[in-house]
This record gives sequence, structure tokens and C-alpha cells, in this order.
Amino acid sequence: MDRFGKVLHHRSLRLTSERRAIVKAVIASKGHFEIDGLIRASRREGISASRATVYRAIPLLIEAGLVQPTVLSGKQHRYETVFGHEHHDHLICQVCEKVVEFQFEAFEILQRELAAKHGFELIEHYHELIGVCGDCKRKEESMRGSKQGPATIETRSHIWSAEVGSAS
Amino acid sequence: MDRFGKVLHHRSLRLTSERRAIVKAVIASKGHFEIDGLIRASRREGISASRATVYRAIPLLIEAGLVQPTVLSGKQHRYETVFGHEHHDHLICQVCEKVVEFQFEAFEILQRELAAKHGFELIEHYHELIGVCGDCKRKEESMRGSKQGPATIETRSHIWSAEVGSAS
DNA sequence: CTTGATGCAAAGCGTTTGCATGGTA
DNA sequence: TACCATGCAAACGCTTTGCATCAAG
Repeated sequence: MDRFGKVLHHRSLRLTSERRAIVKAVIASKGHFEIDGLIRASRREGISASRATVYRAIPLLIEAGLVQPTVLSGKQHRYETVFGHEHHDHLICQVCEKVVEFQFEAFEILQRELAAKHGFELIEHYHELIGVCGDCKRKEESMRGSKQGPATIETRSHIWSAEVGSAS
Repeated sequence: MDRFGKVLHHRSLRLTSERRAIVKAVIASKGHFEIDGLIRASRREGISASRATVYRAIPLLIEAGLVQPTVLSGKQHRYETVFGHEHHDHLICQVCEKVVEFQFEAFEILQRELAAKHGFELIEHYHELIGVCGDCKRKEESMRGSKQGPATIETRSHIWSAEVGSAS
């Protein structure tokens, strides 16, 4: 939070109550969040920052290193906090949208190697594993025999952009 | 292409000239493409499928297993063809937007292990490495001493959603 | 002929921005 | 007191949909 203040000051920007509330919401969210989450959270604190304000705050949060964009596939941008929080990637349940974070040194090493092999300097990466979690698998099994045929895909469905993850 | 016909027939949908042109464009694109690419390509063939038609065709292409969504971060949905094309992931240059595909068995194995450890059944994954390619690194070096300071981030920039990849 | 497909234009949705006003430093 | 930040509403860009018309089977 000081950090944020410093970044603002350094660029002669102002620490308003809205920005304060947003940062607080981000910190409180310890994990993943999305824009609406921040808005609701700040509203809960009496300060209702407008959507525009929140959007305008995000790049600052990123610059302050408090927040990182993620690629949890979906149409809405999603972010995650980066505190003690070492870098990690995501394992996502397609059914219940649960997100499990993981950090696996082996991946990091292999990635660096691979990038180097192609002459790239690696800056960041996104790594998402999509699957079905144990709980949901069990539920699915006990559902065997119920009504539904395997969900005929209608032409206009979003089959290619599973809504994923749930906020704050 | 037959495959596509079969899927359509199986669902008693119709193989129109537009759909044919779209599939052709997809096949021709061998690699990544985006909606506009398909539209332009089909137009080049005399059949100008409307945007709506192309959008409506995508889920069918996916269902036919001809196409796969990708998560090349940006605001537009992007897809890739899946023909002989084994599964692969992406190494992307942040500067010139070049996309290098890679396939690294070690990752696949580790991923399966990791998913299993968390009780997940793995269905798919996205793995994107973002960096700077050799060419661009070299260019940047020879630019040293030129005008620009390190690009002060303005409040409204898209620093968190690098436009990535280039089509057809 | 029946029913799905198309194009158009309008609506949706998340995100960005112009502008007048309010508040921080 | 200067100038940044805010809220509102309009603008945007991509995607989706309603509807009347067209055409595949």
C-alpha cells in the first residue's frame, strides 16, 4: 500500500480515497479478482468508485507491482494479486470453476531452457491446465443414468470460451 | 472437410457455400487465424460470408475438431487449426508478435502428473511463453542511445493486454 | 416444401474516453 | 491555486441475436 503511494507520488499522481479503497479491495481479495469484484468491495466500504475509476486504476496497480494480469480464459479480464505470493500458475475445474494454484519449479526451468533454445529472452508466461476436479468427477459419476444427453452444442453457444474462475 | 460435412449431416445442418468457403479458409490458414482473416479469405474466393455467419460457424468447426481456441492474450478471440498438427504451445515475441510453436513432451508429462496430484482429470491446457525474440533483442540493442525514455505508462494504456499474434 | 442458413442491422458486453466538476497537494 | 481524478454518459470493438429472406435437402 505504501508501495502504491510511492508510485503515485513518484509520478505526481494523487492518492484519493477511491484509489485507496481499490487497493484495499485488491489486498483483501488475496488471490484472483475481477473488475466488478473491486467495485463491489469498495462499495462495501462506503466508497463507491465508478467503473471508470477502477479501470483507470488497474494500470497503476500493475505498475506498482501489486497486480498481475492473468489469462483465465473468458471474456472478462482477470487479475491476480502478487504479494508474498510467488509466481504460480492455474489448474482450473471446468465444471465448478474452482481454481487451484500451483508452482512447479520444473516448469520454470524447462521454460527458460526452451525459450533460450529459440533465442528468446523470457519475460513472462501463462500456464493454465483445464480439467475436472475430483469432486466434480464424483458428482458426474453419481449422475449417470439421469436425463440429459451430452449437451448438444447449439450454434451460438460459447463452447470455446468457458467462463472460468469466480471473484473476490 | 468431409469430417465437417459429416458433423453437419449428423446434426441435420446444411453444407452451404459459405460454410464451405470458411472451412477452406481455415484449412488454407494452416496455423493461427482470427475471424477477420476468415472473412477476408472467403471474400477472396468470391464467397463473402458475413461476419455473423463466420461467427456462427466457429462452434461447428470446433465441434468437428478442425479448430481449437487459443489464448493468445488480446481482445480478439483467436483460433488455431488442428490437422496433422499435434498439440503445441506458443512462444510469443512481445515486440514483433512473432509466434513460435513448440511441443515439449516433458511439459505434457509433468502436467498430467501435477493434475493427478490434485485429483484433477486433465482435459486441455494453455501454455504461453511471452518474451523477446533474438531479432528484436538485437534491434533494441542497436537502438541504444536513441531518443525514447523507457515508455512512461500512461494511465489508459493496455499494458496488461499486449496485442499478440498476427493472422492468416 | 420444410427447415435450417444468411445478411443486415441492432443489441450486448466489457472496456475506454471526453468533458465538466470536485478534491488533493 | 494548479492540476489531477472522478463520475457520467457516450463511444468503442468484438461478438451475438432477431428477423425477414433465401436455399439445401
